[in-house]
Amino acid sequence: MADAEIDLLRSSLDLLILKALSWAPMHGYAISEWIDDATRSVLLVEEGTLYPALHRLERRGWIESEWGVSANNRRAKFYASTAAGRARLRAESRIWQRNADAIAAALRRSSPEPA
Amino acid sequence: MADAEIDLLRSSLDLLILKALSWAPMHGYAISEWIDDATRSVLLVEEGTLYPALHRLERRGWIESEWGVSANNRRAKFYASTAAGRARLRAESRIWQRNADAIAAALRRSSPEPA
DNA sequence: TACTCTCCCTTGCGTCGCAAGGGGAATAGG
DNA sequence: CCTATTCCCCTTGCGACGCAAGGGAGAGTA
Repeated sequence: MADAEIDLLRSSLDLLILKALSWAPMHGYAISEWIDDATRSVLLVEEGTLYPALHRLERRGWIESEWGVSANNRRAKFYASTAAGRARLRAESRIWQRNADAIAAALRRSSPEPA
Repeated sequence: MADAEIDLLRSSLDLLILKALSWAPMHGYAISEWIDDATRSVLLVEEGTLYPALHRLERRGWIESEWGVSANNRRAKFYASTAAGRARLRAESRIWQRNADAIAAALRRSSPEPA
């Protein structure tokens, strides 16, 4: 019913991943936990969504990966943001905010005529 | 490159249509113009996107249609919001706003740890 | 040993925006 | 009168991507 979550995720998943990686490299599982609490569980990223997304971002050169060992002593693939990824985060998150604001304003309109 | 528009449209098109119809019935062409200026041209709704969306909303019972004549004396199909559509607009736009706020907050975080 | 938790991955499916087509009727400009 | 433009409706084929539902393997715990 409330598909708004799904589609908002679609608009922001790449940005959220890049944001998670903006401080230090992280592995996929940790990224999904970060998104969960950074959005206060508004967005729940399924594994079948997350891993393809990571591969996509890597294919596009926004992030790069390296195998390592997690804090829990598990084999994990660590992803790090590239310079292109950082630039993308800066540019696209501004655009995202501007557009979200425009939509929010439209949804708040109290008259059909332009303000 | 900036696919953010596309995906934000995906999350909000139904709501924007319902919002456009919240004052009076409108035909499709006018709805797309309303969205264009209510969002200050942030979202441009292609006809190949709009008309299927209208049919979808009608199938789901959020809106209903009737043929008529436009202000420009053209044959046009006028869509009106149903009671279910109005309820949906109220509920889903609140959810949309809450979720967009959560994402925006995540994108603004200055530390990986929860505030 | 058995179980849970952490961590990675894939396939099949459905939805939906876009690009690119189509048509027809009313008005404006020559 | 004829043509171009505007308004208004529609469809098909495609690609992108989230989800559900599967699978696997190694580490800690009881």
